[in-house]
Amino acid sequence: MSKRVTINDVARVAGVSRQTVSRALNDKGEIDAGTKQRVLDAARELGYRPSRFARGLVRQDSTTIGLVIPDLLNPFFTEVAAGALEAARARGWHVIVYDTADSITEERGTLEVVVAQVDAVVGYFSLDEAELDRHLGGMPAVLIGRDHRSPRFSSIRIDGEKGVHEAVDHLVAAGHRRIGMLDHAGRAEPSLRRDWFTDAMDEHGLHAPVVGNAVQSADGGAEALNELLEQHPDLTAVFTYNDIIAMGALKAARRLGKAVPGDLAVIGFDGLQLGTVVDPALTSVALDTRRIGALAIAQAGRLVAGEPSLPDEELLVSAVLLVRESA
Amino acid sequence: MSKRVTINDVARVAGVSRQTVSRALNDKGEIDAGTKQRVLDAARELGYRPSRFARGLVRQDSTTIGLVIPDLLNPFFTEVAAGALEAARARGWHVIVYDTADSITEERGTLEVVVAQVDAVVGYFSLDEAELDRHLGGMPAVLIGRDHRSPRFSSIRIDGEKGVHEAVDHLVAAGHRRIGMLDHAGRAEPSLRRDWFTDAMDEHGLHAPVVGNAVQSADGGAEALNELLEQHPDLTAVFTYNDIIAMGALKAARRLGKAVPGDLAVIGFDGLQLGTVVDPALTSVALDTRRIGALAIAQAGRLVAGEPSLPDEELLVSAVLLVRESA
DNA sequence: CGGCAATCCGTGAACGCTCACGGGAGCGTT
DNA sequence: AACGCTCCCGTGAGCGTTCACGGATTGCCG
Repeated sequence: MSKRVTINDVARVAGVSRQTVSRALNDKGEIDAGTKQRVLDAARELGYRPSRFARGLVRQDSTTIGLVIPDLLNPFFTEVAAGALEAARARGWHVIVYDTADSITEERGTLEVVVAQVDAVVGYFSLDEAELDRHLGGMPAVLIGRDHRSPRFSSIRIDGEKGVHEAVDHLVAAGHRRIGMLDHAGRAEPSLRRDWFTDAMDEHGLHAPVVGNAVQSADGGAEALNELLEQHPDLTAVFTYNDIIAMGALKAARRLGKAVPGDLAVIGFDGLQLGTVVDPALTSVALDTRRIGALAIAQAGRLVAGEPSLPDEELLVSAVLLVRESA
Repeated sequence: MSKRVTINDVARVAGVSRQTVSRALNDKGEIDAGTKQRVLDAARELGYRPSRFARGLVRQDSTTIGLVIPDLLNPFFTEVAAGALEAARARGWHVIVYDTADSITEERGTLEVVVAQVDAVVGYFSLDEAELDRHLGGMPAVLIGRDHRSPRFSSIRIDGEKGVHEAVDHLVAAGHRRIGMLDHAGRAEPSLRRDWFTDAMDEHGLHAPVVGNAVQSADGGAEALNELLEQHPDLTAVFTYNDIIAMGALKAARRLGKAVPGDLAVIGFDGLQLGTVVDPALTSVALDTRRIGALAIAQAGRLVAGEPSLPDEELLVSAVLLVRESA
């Protein structure tokens, strides 16, 4: 097991002092072109690479942020991550990505290690505040999509209410009356999106709409639509918890011989870019995912720098209806 | 600008030495429960968080790997990234993700900063070897999907030849004779995948097949298929550079009133999970993306540890035909 | 030839933490 | 009472760099 080659080794081989080596490597002035070359050669020869720890210790710059998401393969999180990466790159920051695999256990494990590796943490968490607080141990954190407001953490809030209302308005304006919803399955309580939906329906005098549950996948969406349609064959439109489920529903509708949007209108949620590859392109209540990621990074940066938090109203991103083809 | 609070500050407030603070924070033994609590309180009070640099400097563990990919939003790279993240997590390593936005300039910029932040680099690069070598400055690197072999870098190779042959065999066995291809546009030279395709066609006595070019997007695929079909209306099957283009082609085919696979069979490349959300589900020459990511991480780990490289044959991942519905 | 920049290089110190060691207090044993 | 053991705790050293100095050498000018 070879020991690490340090700046002193290079200095010895090149016949100079460590400081001169440092000067050569960092393109500082005050060094003779000849010796500089000699140092560079020695460094290359020895395979010397500066220790990022030692370097980071003395110059206190270089911020790196931890991004924790439940599942990178979920296109929604991918888009958020891309937004975060872009914002970080623009600032010269680094992003360590953690995929918690939708597991609370992995989330705990991640929290455990992340505190020792980054300057701030950003992302989606499902642990309750108390445990988060305990794990974080004072590290700045930005929680995305948590609906409550907490003094301990910064959070960027998602408001889909307006967008969902727009969606229902859109459907009703097109003559739809029997509109169902495919909520997510798996979690205990019904989603906020469902509340928004029923509220919007209420406003049009459409009470107690039918709701099915879909597991979070295209197949889940297809299956759930089949069930829903079996029990309520007269449905002419359906709103879904998210785009993935909607895409499954699209597929199921086609299999049933129902034209979209002619026989059945479909509106998803998220507004994924992916919605354009299916046919018909998915109409959706769209979130600006890129902005979500960027906001999270920006806010995290302010926290680590001790700057004032972004104003509350800027920490809110609202969904809007994105009309494509499926409704 | 408040100065950083160090272990000594905590020690002073708690009325102990830094070593005792260290003991309390790291759950080492040899410390009285009372003083431990006192130290912990002081630390919390002051908002103390250990410097990762100082800590990293003394205990030489903690490896972090840089993953550079051209575009996180491209589902193929997303899958590879997910595979890499998973493999890294299993080893307790950290992954800093860089998205070079398909830009050679950004790639240079990334290379510039990445060397100071990670222990090894993994990913997709488009710079030539000489420049890579110069930027990397001796840092271990694993290049994915580079077809050449280089002594300076480790690389994991992708072999799609067998899979493409399988695809063409499959089409021919189904009676297809007039098979076209949608290659990628944008890059100067035709792709390897195209070479494999023409080779496979040759084997069946089908010479000089027709080839169109598609820009890397679903719309690009749709557009390209329209053009191709306009010039060669008698095509009964088409093989595409990748799944994204294939999905666009699927959409275009439907718009033209062509049933898939009845009137036109479509085979993509990559075998994305996404291929199952479209209708019909996409038949594709599939790569094990998860394995690609995992291999890259594994190999990178060996390089940093000075362990022997993985055997050459394990560094190769081969594509196989994944038959779903579109062909 | 003296003096004074300019140029180049080296020496302590510091960054914040952990490791290895040593030592004092308290208790029990012979 | 002396010894030894256990339990706590503190001190020096060192991790690998860069920063702020200060010193040596050279060249140029008056």
